[in-house]
Amino acid sequence: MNTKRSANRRNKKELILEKAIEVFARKGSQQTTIADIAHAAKIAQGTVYVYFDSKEALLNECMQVIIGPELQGIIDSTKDIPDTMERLYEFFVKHITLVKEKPYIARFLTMEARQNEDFYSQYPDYNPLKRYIDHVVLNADIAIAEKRIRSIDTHAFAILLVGAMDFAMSMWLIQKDNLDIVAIAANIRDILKYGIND
Amino acid sequence: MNTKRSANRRNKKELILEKAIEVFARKGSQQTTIADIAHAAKIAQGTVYVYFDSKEALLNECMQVIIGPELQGIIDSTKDIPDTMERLYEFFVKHITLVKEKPYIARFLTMEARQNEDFYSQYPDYNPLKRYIDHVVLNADIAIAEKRIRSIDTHAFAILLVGAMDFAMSMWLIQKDNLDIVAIAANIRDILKYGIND
Amino acid sequence: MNTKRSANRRNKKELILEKAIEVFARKGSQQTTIADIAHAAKIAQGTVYVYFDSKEALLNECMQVIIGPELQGIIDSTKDIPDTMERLYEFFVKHITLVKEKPYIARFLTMEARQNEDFYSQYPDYNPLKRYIDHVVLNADIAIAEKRIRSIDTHAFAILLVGAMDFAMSMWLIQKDNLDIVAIAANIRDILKYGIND
Amino acid sequence: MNTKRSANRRNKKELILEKAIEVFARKGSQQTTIADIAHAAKIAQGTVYVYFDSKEALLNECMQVIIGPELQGIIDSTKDIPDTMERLYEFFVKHITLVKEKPYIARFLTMEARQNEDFYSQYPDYNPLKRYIDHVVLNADIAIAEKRIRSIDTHAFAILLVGAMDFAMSMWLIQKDNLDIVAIAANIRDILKYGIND
DNA sequence: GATGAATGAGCTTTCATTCAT
DNA sequence: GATGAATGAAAGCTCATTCAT
Repeated sequence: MNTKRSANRRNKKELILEKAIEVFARKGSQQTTIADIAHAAKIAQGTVYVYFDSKEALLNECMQVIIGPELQGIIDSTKDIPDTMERLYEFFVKHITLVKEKPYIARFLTMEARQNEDFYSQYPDYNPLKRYIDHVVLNADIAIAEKRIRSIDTHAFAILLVGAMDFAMSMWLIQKDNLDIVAIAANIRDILKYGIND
Repeated sequence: MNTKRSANRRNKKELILEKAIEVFARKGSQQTTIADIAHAAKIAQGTVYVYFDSKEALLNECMQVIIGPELQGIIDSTKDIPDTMERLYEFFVKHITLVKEKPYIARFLTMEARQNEDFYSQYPDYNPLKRYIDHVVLNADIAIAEKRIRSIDTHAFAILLVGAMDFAMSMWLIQKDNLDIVAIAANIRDILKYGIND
Repeated sequence: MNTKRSANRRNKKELILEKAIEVFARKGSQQTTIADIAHAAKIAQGTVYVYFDSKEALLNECMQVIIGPELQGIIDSTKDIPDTMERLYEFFVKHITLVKEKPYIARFLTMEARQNEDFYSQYPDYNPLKRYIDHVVLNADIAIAEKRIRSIDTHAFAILLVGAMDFAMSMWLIQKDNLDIVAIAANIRDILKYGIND
Repeated sequence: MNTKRSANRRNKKELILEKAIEVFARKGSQQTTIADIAHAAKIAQGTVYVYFDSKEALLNECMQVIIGPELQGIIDSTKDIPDTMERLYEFFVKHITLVKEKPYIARFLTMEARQNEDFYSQYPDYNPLKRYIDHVVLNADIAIAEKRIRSIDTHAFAILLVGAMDFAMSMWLIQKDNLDIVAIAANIRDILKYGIND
C-alpha cells in the first residue's frame, strides 16, 4: 500500500518535473505558466502545488535534475579514458551529443541558467557550467603534472573549452541546420592542441 | 520648425532608448515595466507608446542600439592595427574593457539576447555575437592568407574566441570580484597562440 | 464492540473539536485551514469530513461546545451564592478568571461570534452572550423582587454588565500587559452599586 | 486641467472608499473580494489598485475614514455642552443615532475592528473605541475635578460606558427590531447616575 | 472508518496597452 | 505630441472538498 502510494507520489512528481522541463525548455521559464505545465502533465493546476512550493521551486528542481544526473553522467562516463586530453575531448563530444539528443538541456544551460541571477547568488555551486569548469581545470592540472601538456593557465583553458562548448550550443540552438557541431569540435581540438602559430 | 520638431522627436526617442537600456540592463527585460522606464525618463507611460509600438519593439531597438554603435565601435577601433593577431587580441581586450565600463552591455549580450528566441529566428543577423564571429573569421582568414598563422578552421577558431569572451563575461557578471578578466585574456591568448602541447 | 466503536467515534470527534477550538482561537477561523486542524489532531484531512459536513459546521460545533459547558458552567457555579448581587459579581469575576485561563474562549466570544452573522440570524439563541444577558436579567429581577436593589431597567443593567465584560475582554486580548482586569472588575462593581453621583 | 484631473482623482478614490465601506460592511472584509468592490463602484478591478496598494490597505483606509471624521465628529459635536455628564450622555446618544443611520459603522467598529489583531498591534492608536475610552476618561476626570460626580475609577467607568455602547450596537445589528436602543440609553444613564442600590 | 492525493473554482495582484483630454 | 487614469486579461497560488484505495 504504502510503497504503491509512495511510488505513485514519486511518479507523479517525476511526471511533473519531466513535463515542466519540456515546457520550460520550449517556451522559456518566464513565458511558461503553471497552467501550461499542468496541461502538459494532464493534471490540475493545484496538483503542481502538492509537489512543489512555487513555480520558482519547480524551476529550480528542474535545473538540478538536469545539472545533476545529466551533466555529472557525462563527466562520469569519460572517467576511465586514460589519456587526459583524450578524456577532455570525449567529454566535449559527449556533451555535444547529449545536447543534440536533448536540446532542452542546452536551453536550460544557455538560457535559463543565465536568467536566474538570484539563484546563482544564493547557490553559486549550482551553476551548471561551473561544474564543467571545475572538471576541466582538474583534468588539465593532472595533464600538466603528467607532463602530457605544457604548463598553461588551466582556468583560462577551461574558460576557452567550456565557453566554446556553450557558445557552440547557443548558436546551434538558433541555426541547427547550418552548424556541423561535430566537425567544429574536431577543429577546436586541433587549435587547442597545436595553437594557431605556424 | 520642422527640423526643430524633428530634433525634439529624435531626442525624446533617444532619451527613452537610453533610459530603457539602463533599466532593462539593471532589472532584466522581463522584470522591467513600462512604468519603470517612463519613470526613469521622467515621462508619462503613454508617451512611450508614441515612439514605440510595444514593449517588445522597444527592447528590440535597444538591442540594435547596443549591437550597432557599441560593438561595431570596437571592431572599427581596432581596424588599423597592422598585425592581424594583435588586432584580434586588441579586439578581445577592448571588448572586455567595454563590458567592464558598461556592464549593461554584457547583460544584454549574455542574457537578454538569449531570451528572445523569436527575435533571433526572425532576424538572425541581429544576433550580436554573430557580428563578432564574422569579424574574427574574416581576420583569421586574412592572417592565414598572410601566412601569419597556420591554416586552421577559422570558424572553429571564432567560436573558441568569441565563446570564451562571452563565457568569461557571464562569469564575471556573476562573480565580479573573483575574476581577473584581463589576466585571463592574456592567458587565453597564449593558449590560442601556442597550443597546449609541449 | 459497538460501544467501543461508538466510544472511538465520540473520542475522535471530540479530539477534532478540541484541536479545532485551539487552532481557530489561535489563528481566527478565516485564517485556519482544514489542513491546520488535521495536522493539530494528527489525522488526515479527509477524516475531518467523516465527522463534520463542512468547515462551517465544524466551527459552529466548536462555538456550541464553548457556549454550552464553559459559559453555563460559570452560571451554574455561582448558583448557590445567596446574595443576588454578590452572585452577579462572582459571575463577572469567574468569567474573567475563565478567560484569563482559557483566552481562546475570549477569542471566540469577542471575535468569531461576531463574524458569523448568518449563524446568528439562523440560530439567535446560540449567541453566546445572549445567555449571559438572560442570566443577568433573571438575577436582577430577583434582586428587585427581594428589594435588594432598587427598581431599575434590568435589560439595560444586563447590557451594562455584559457589555463591560465583553469590552474589557476585547481590550485585554489586545493589550494583555497593561490591563489589570481584576481591579477593573472591582471598580465597575463600585460604580454600578453606588452610581457616580455624590 | 490639473484641478479637474485632481478632482476626478479624489472623487474616484472617494467613490472606491465609499463603495468599499458599503461592501465590507455588508459581507465582512474577508468575504469581500476586490471584484465585489470594483463591481459596486462600476470600475475595473485594476482601477482599485491605482488608488490603493492592496486590499488590506483599502480596508485600513476605510477604517480610518470611519474612525476619523465620523467618531471624532461625535466627540466634537458634544464639545460645547456645559454639563460634563450631560455631555457624555449626549455623546452616547449621538453615537447610537449615528449607528442607526449608518449601520455599516457599527459593523466596522464591532466586527472588522476585532479581526485585525495585526492591525491593532501595529497601530494601537487606530483602535477606534480607544478614542472613545480616552474621551470618556478625560471628561469623567473633569467631572470629578468639578465635583459634579464623586471620585470614581474613570477607566472602569469608561469601560462600562463604551462597553455598553459597543455591546448594544452588536445586539442591535443582530436583532434590530426588538431593541429600543434609545430607551436603553436612558436607562443606562439612570443606572450609572444613581447606582442600583436603594 | 481513515486516508491524503487530487481537484478546480476563486482569490489577489500585475502591467502592457488604450484613449479621452 | 503628451498625459496618466483606466482597463481587463492573465498570472501564481490557496484550500475546502471529494473519492479511490
